[in-house]
Amino acid sequence: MTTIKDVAKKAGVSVATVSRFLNDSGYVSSEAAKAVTAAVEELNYELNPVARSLNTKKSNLIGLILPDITNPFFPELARAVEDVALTYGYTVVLCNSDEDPEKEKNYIETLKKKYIAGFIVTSNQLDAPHYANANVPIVALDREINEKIPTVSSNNKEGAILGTNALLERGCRNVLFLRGPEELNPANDRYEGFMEAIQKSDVHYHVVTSPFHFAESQKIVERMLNDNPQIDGIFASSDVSAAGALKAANTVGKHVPNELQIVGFDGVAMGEMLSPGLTTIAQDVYKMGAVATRVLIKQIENKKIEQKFYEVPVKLVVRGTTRSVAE
Amino acid sequence: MTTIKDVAKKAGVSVATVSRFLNDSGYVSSEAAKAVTAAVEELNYELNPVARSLNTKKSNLIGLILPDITNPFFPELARAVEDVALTYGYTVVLCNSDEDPEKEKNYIETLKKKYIAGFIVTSNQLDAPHYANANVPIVALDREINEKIPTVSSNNKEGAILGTNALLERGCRNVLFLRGPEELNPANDRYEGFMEAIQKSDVHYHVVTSPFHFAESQKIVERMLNDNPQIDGIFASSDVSAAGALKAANTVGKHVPNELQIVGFDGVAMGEMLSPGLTTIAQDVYKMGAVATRVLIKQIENKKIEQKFYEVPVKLVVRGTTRSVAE
DNA sequence: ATATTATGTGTAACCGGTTACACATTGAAG
DNA sequence: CTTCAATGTGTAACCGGTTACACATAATAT
Repeated sequence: MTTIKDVAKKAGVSVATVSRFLNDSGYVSSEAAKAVTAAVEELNYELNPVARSLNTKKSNLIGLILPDITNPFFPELARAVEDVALTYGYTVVLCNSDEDPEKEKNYIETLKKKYIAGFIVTSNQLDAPHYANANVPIVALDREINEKIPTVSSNNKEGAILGTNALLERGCRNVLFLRGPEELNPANDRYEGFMEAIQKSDVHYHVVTSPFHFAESQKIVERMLNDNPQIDGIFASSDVSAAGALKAANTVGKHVPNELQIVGFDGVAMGEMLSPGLTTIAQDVYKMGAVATRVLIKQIENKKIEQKFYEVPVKLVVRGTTRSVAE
Repeated sequence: MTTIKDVAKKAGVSVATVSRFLNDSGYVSSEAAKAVTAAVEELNYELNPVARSLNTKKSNLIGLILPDITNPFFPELARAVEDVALTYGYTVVLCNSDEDPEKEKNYIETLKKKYIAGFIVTSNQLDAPHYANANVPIVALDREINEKIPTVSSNNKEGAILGTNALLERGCRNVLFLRGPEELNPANDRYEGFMEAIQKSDVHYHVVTSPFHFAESQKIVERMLNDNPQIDGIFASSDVSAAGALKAANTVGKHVPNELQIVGFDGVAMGEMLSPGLTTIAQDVYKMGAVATRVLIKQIENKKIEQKFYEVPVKLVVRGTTRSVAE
């Protein structure tokens, strides 16, 4: 392995000069620069990032902490983070936290020892001290951590309004809202949006809490549909729940979209594969990941960040679980 | 930050002794051990992995190279890799290759500079020199790289036989096989399995190549179903294709499973959410990832590996796209 | 003409560990 | 009573970079 010393020798300069040239720090004459360039080329020199890290206490690692990559929301996020990180020369470390604060803390400490450059975090441990005192650049994704940490999320409330109105415009008179877990910020924002939109109308509604879990949601919706046969619209605050609702409609024997219309939230690929295809409020998950990564890298590189909150727009994707709009 | 020197001073020994104690290498008297333990405890000392790496040219990073984490097959794999890696004290770096040899090569080189401990790779670049000459522990996942590299995969052929027979036992007389891309080993193994099983019967069959892509598969199956209305069974070599087939059946107006039975391959979560639920050959993806990781770590730690090939069993999961077996 | 400042370079300390080697002591073998 | 191996420890070189500092020269200011 060729080292900076080899380069220095070959170029006839000192290692300091080589290092200054490579890092574009301090003065380097053009002759020296040329000589070093040539030597680097000739020896095929590549800087050792570990040695550099040891000195600078920096690295180009980014930690991506999320509850579970298996949850269909996250792969696209991870993909975006990785893509953007790569273009800026960073490498992504994957951390599944299972929402466990201990695991999160562990990752943070383990990676800090490696001089990790920063973290992108999806967590509910809103004010956990291991974040507040992490002393490392962090960007919160999807869920807010605290006021000091920049946050990137979808415009959840706006999306919920959009979704609710989609049902209303299509003639629903009795809407069931499947709200997500109360400890999730995005779920709460969606709830707010739903309430705001539905209360502007004179439409009857029900709200039921349901985890973002297929079989659970199915069961809950089956019960609701049996108990309240007048329900003609369901707004689920996740696509997985919406899929459960669709399945429930099938087993209960309600035709979708004729007797019952369904709108989901998330825009995961699976929605398209259902029959009928799932109408949903699609989040631009990729964009969320990309924005978060760019914000993080700005932080890492000490550039100033324009805002503390970044809201990525959502949009209504109309497929088969809703009818066409009444004119 | 407390260093090994601080510990040495506090314990009244040399850094060499501390290091020997911490690494359990060389001789350390019990008094010295006790003193060091106490000093470590008191100073809250934690070893700096970067400094260690620089010396040992080793790290506890594992690279996970896969085409695209967004593909529903991979998140569970990644999860397994991470889980197992964590229990052995390794950290996972996520690398999306898009099947691009350049990207793969890049990752390998970038990470080798960081003294990465090893790679888990899902790639088609079967004999690419960057793997053959990587000079780093590697385990191939799902797809074989070359004879020298341990490989973990599902028992694809066996699975295909299972799936084909499932259709035959349920009375199908005209089966369409959606085979995957020819450059994919697993797809070929599944093809072999299908052929072996179908040719043992006197059932009529068609084989069509179809990418593991929902909309494409749907289109292909629609065409096939229109051209060959006698088709009464479809075996898709991926769940995504099966989902496309199911959708096609819907649009063409074939009732599943009464007029047409469908079996997929993979066992991704989405299968359950379809209506009717997808009967499929489920791979134990988590297990594949876990086994691969354990094999890799064995390699890294220079323990001997029992085998070069690890085949993880698959199983038939019966749901709604098939009828009950004729007695 | 002299004082400053800007430019350019090298030496050596340092980042925080590991380890080769030299040296000392102890116990067992011959 | 030697002799040699096993046990135990410290010094210092080393991993491959970065950078403070000292020093030299050229350019500009006074």
